[in-house]
Amino acid sequence: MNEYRGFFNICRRSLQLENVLQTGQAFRWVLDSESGWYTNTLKLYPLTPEFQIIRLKQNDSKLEYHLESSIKLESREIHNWIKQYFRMEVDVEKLCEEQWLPNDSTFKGKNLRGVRVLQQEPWETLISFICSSNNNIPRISQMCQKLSSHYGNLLNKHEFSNYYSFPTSEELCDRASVESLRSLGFGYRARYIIETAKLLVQQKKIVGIINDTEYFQYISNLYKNDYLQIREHLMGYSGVGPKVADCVCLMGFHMDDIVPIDVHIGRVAKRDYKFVASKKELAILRDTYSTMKLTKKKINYELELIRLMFKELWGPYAGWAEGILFFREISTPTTLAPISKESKKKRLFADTLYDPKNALKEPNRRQNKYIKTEV
DNA sequence: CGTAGACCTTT
DNA sequence: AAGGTCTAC
Repeated sequence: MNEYRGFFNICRRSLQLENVLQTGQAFRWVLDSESGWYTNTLKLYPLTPEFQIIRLKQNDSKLEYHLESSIKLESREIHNWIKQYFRMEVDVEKLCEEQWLPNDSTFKGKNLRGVRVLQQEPWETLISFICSSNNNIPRISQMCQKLSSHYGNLLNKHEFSNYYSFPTSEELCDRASVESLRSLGFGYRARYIIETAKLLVQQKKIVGIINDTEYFQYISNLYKNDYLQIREHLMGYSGVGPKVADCVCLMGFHMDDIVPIDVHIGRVAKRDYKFVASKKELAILRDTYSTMKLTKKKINYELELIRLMFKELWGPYAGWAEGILFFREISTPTTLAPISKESKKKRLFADTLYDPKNALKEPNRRQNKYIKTEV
């Protein structure tokens, strides 16, 4: 075993571990409340295709990490890998001030709570969010944990606790079945997981790729990082609708402008932003998606318009803005607040002003106005 | 094409 | 009721 330690100078305003690791983005981080260390196993791709045991702990001024690796790695590479996992190059406070606040008073005087969007491995992200449908965070976490402990590989045998990798699509096909997953409490998602794993194994074989991460990288390149086509591809997997596909696009393909629309954010749109779908907007969208088989079949046009409204409003890092709003929505439940309570906000877009085709234009994902120069 | 229900399990 | 998806009208 090789051990690596290091740290980042970073304050809680920029990153709050509990608000990033335990709020429904990643599902396998485990906190030891005694010591304050979070532990998980991650694939440090492209440094290594194997999972490594990683621990994190923060205080008011720094983030410490500890890596237990089966192979030799470069300290500098590990450091940079963690940096990209947390997307540390993105300056959220600056984004809020310059990009969100001028267009949306919702962000006025609000604590961003150190919420960030993680850059995660696409395959695990896909399976995790297939598990998320009509489900709650504690059970999703439990299910992801079970996938690892029952179908992953044991990483070290000498420690007190056992740590397992997240199973590859092949491992899932070889070791799991609909019946075994059901008996572990996956419910109707058991079938989705098996079908998705089988399809991926098949697809990888066709293009001669063995690694799940590399396959999704290949798909991303194939479609030149085009969101609509990648989402269409993702919705080809069983149990993957627009919400799950968008989560994979945002966190697995780091498409920062994508806003996954769930019940919470849908409620926020109607209640706080007075969203109403117009016939014209709906017609334009239907036309736009008319040639996309799965998108046409699975999309909910009203929710899609909500997604586009937020993308227009919040810009290239709209997905990050959503993450922060979502966190606030679930942490201080206003679910019971009367919907009749009128917000001062006016409807954002008049029918004549808002053309969803504008929002459909792909942003320049390379723009770096909000990129910090050095951490 | 949009809408209602079912779908597993746990809180 | 939970951060949906699928199927049948």
